[in-house]
Amino acid sequence: MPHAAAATPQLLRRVNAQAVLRHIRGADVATGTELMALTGLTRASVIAVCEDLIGRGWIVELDQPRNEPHAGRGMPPVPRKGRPARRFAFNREAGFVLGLDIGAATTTAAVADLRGRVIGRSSGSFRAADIPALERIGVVDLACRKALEAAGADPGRVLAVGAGIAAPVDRDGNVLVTQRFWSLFDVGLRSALKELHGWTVLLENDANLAALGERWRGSGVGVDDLVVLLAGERLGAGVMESGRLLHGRGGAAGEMGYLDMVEGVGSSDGIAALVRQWSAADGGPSAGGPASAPRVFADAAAGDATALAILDRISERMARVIASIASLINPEQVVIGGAVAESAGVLLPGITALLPRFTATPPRVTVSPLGDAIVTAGAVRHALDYVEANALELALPAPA
Amino acid sequence: MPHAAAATPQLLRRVNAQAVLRHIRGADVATGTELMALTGLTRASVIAVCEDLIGRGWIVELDQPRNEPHAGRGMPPVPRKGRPARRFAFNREAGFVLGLDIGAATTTAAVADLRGRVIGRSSGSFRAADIPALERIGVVDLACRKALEAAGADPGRVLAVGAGIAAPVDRDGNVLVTQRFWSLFDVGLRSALKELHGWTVLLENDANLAALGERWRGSGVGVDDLVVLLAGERLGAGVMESGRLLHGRGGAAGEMGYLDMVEGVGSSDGIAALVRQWSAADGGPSAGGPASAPRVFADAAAGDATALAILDRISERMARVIASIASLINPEQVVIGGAVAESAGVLLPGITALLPRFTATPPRVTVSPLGDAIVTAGAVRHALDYVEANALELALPAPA
DNA sequence: GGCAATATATTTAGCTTGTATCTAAATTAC
DNA sequence: GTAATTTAGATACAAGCTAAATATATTGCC
Repeated sequence: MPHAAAATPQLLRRVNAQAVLRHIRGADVATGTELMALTGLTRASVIAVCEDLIGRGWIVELDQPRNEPHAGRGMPPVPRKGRPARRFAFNREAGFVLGLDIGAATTTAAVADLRGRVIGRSSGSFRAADIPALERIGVVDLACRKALEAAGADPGRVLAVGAGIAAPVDRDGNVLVTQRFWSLFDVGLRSALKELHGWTVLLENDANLAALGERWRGSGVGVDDLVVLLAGERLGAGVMESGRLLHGRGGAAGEMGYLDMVEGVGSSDGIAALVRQWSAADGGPSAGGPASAPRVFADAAAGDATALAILDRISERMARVIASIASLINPEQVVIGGAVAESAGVLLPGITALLPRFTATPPRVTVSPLGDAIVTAGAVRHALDYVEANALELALPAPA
Repeated sequence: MPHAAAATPQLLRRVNAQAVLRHIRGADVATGTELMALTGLTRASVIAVCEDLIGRGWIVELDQPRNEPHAGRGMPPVPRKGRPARRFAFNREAGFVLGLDIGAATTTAAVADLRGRVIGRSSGSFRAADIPALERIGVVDLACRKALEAAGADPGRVLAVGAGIAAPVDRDGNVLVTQRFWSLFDVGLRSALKELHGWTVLLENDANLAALGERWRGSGVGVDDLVVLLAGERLGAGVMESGRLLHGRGGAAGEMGYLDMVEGVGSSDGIAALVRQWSAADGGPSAGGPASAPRVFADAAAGDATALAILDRISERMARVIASIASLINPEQVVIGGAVAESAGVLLPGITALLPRFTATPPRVTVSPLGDAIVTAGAVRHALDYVEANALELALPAPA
């Protein structure tokens, strides 16, 4: 046990600067008086903190607005008396973050400014599922560079990279060593992006990022006890309790592959996979051809009895899974996300009706509005969380 | 949003005092030089902090030890050179805490000093299960007073009371309103003990407290991702992830009553209840009479086939429950505690062998060594956590 | 017993960050 | 143009920390 970081006077400035920065980031533009009220600091301190933050590049001082009393489309239509206030604004282009969704078949990169607005996006496909890690990394890197180019963002100004993969990732961002493939990829990706661009890569499980995304901009905004089921081909859960992601010992929290062995169903199948399996077992869809998930959903909408029966089975299965989660975690809300989320809306009434049979504490169940972007949204949020938590430690690159 | 508590210079002292107090509490006695190394502060600051803590009653300065170079049975057999150091010690009798286990039939109160040593204990029984809340509170209060008397502790010096009940309790210590009985009891208990003695009561779910206790002084010491199954008459889980207790939205996390509906078994039965049910169904134990859990365990140890079969069924059931937990939470360790914990040791090999069939991430499974005291131990720990977190806000009563 | 070596204690000066208070500046309203 | 209002800036000072110099108490050795 070496030093436990003594609290020196500088700590005060850090704490207060964080508070001021947080408020300015939320409000976009703030005056000294506002910040005094919000932080409880004196004007002198607020100003000192702001000058500090300006020096670090995190905020900028706006020049006085023209002599237009109620002009501007923004906030202040009120004709203000008194000496005009200095106005400080968050420098949303102090840098950028990247959010990556690295799947088995494809990868997507999203570039966002520091307020989380996505300003560039690009995808790439892997030649095959078993390509070497190095080739996979190449595809990821290309997607990143194309997304940055589309956004007109300098790669040197990327402050953090959030990346989601479909494997257990522990609290420190390390992949479970038993997952040989991803484990190698992990190390390679981080060192490659560090070496090529100097980026810090924050790895997370994709379902966990989906939970972050859903709580940020999905149907779970403001919900502290939230579970997101990423239920496309696979089935994984991202669990937030009291606003924190759960990882468990090896990052495998929410890896429900085996949860349904009681039913004897194949381990980690999501909705799309189940629909395929079960419709094949039932003799395929009405008009032959491959029984894709969208097809079965369409047939059910048209009243096809076989398709409806399959959806009923799916609903019950989902209800059982959600009930297990409800019994152990007691979330306020469960969100179904992933590739089939839009179609899954029709399952909601059935699931909701079944839940009370399986659990004493049924959560609200909704469907994600984020579609394909659910993981990248969460990855962006994850990167932003890192940047916000470490703002005062990060050295911003000089502005363009 | 009023003030967000500006960081003033006083904050530094609070942070540093907390750090110093934590170290002294852990080490029992510490010198200025030790504290400098541990906290990273200067000697001047360390001394100032210590004087401060002495003034508040949290630590005391020991007078210089006699001139006995290697004397004492304690630490310093090393003949020390130089000017002797001032020695500061944690004042373990600055106050006391109470830990309560409030069950359906009985209640137990434990008194502990501020290092957690239990120095008094007393139990009481309820006349019936459905007695009015007020009478129940009276029994609890009596147990508290008797335990304090046994400890020779002044009720006025109780700094916090941890209390465990067999009902969902949310993060703020409130009982789920749907639990009418406990919900009334909750309010009554807190206001009664506040009014009678001025005590602050911290309510928690009993399984959650069991988890705290097990991580403190049981078989899960140092394990951050720990689940404790309180499996006597009922079955409840206390879940810790990353060293924090999980509550969920309404405090019902770990209330697994319905988790086993897949097997059609009665909802929230623990091991003892199951043994009774199943042995009754199988025609009772070899020698007639009530098929109590200890009896079945004894019969199994003697080789009785029926009893062994029952224990096998119990093992599989526990394995399934633990596997569900492992899939969702991925704990490092699961501890089985409660009334039957000692006997449950014989189940461990069976459970451990089955686990890999039901989950990809099987945890270590152990049996609690804490016996009946598991909940009171956790309740004491809960109260101590509160006292330690709020030490600098609590005004200590003047010493006796 | 006296003295060097050693470890700790205490004092003093100075830095950072904060508060409190007073005065100056810039704008609106009349 | 002047008063009222609101914010800015400057000055004095308090809390808490560091750093460096000085003082004190003990051991070990001659």
